[in-house]
Amino acid sequence: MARITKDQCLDDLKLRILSTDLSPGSDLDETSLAEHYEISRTPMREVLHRLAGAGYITTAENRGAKVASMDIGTMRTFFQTAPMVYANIASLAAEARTAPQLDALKDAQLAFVKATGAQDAQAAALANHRFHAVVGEMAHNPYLVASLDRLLIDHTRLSQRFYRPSNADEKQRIVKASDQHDALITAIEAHESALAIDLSLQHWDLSRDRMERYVRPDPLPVDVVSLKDRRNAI
Amino acid sequence: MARITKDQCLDDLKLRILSTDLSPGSDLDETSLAEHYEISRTPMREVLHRLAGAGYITTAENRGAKVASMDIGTMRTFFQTAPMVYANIASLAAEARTAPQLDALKDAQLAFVKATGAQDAQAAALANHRFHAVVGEMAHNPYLVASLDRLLIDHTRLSQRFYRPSNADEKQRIVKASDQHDALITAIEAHESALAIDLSLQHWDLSRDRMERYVRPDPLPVDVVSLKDRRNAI
DNA sequence: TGTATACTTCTTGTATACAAATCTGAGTCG
DNA sequence: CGACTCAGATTTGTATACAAGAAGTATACA
Repeated sequence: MARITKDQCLDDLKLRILSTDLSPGSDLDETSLAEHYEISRTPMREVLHRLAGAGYITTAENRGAKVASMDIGTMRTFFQTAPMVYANIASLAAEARTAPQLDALKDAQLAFVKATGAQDAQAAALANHRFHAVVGEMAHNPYLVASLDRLLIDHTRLSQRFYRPSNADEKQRIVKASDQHDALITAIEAHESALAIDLSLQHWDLSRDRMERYVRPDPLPVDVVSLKDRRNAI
Repeated sequence: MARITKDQCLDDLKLRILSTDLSPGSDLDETSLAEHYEISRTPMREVLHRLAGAGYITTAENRGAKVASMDIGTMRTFFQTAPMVYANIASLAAEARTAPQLDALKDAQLAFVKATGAQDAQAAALANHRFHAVVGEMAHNPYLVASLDRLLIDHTRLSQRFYRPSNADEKQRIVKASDQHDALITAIEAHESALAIDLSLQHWDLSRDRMERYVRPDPLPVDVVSLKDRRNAI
């Protein structure tokens, strides 16, 4: 890794965590990370503390850092909390958005469309993350945004595989999600906060269905023959 | 300041910020802080980054740390956001609280009663902070708690002067707040989440009235004589 | 063979020296 | 008189050496 700044290191680690390149619960060794980014341990530790503050990782005294885990208990609260926060954020965004923020939102949506078109699942998930983070900025509510940011971390990690459709139905869902983004942009631009709430709840329903399928996927086919084959192969 | 650990330093700074001993917006010099706590700058900087992550302070590259400000814009969103978050947290707390957490809650309320009885406004505000932080822990919802914690920082700073009643009416309000705490404890203990929502909204209404009075205090009496006296005094 | 314990190794935490950036104020020029 | 510049002082950021703690390993003993 070429020599980079502390901020770039921070952003890179965020992306690696969001894309589950660094998987939930995995250990982070500050020495090797510092070597990788070619900075010394002092600023590396600062980056890790920032990540911990933002909920990307957890740290334990004398025990180093771990990527924030995604246990089943937190997932439950995730599904419980997300719609309320998303809807409120969307409503506030419609009220308080500025013109430059609207540009940034359209830009994120452009990246999202491009990534889904190219079947680049990881880029799509990250563009989706950026889209919703910009909506969060628009809300101008530092209190709620703290919740939103934490929700988005897990949302993005959960949705890593969504944007690689394996059939026509899944493809259709991605198109629908993109349409919902466009509709949300229009609502926010027009300051229509009630509509923004409705749209973000619809958008959430779509996401939830896909995420639940990921958390609880279709069971593997019970196929005695292939099981036997596998046993033979050992 | 006697030699202390990093965690104690962190807690002490939190308390000093919550009690507005360190006033919003004031500069924090890491060198003098490190000397004060008798630790070197490296762990001191770590503490500052933790505080920044939790929303107590803000940091700017090469520009040092400041105690988080309380500008009028954020206050608006504070009043907008707090009831929703408090109500949801209370509801979740009633569902998910554990027995030890209930003990901690009763303990915090005991401290609150004691502090208000002793007319110790600062201790009362901090005990109130601890009370609501424990309710937050009970909710077992890391996403929403991120919002709650940030709200409580500003709530506590705003309410610093509440618990020093200047007349019978204000005294009555403090008794009412304490009664509401007791009722909330009972509701949470009985797993009555709907009741917990109602109670926390009532509790919020009481707080809000007092805080708005603080933000927008009664206008000074227009008293020409005393104005003249003041002019003479210059 | 299983457990305990001391020793080694590896990782994290702290102090300090040095580098880089920002701030301050005196002096200069238009 | 005001704006600009540049040196000095102050403050923040980084690297590195050393200390302290945790984890792993080998050996002794039951």
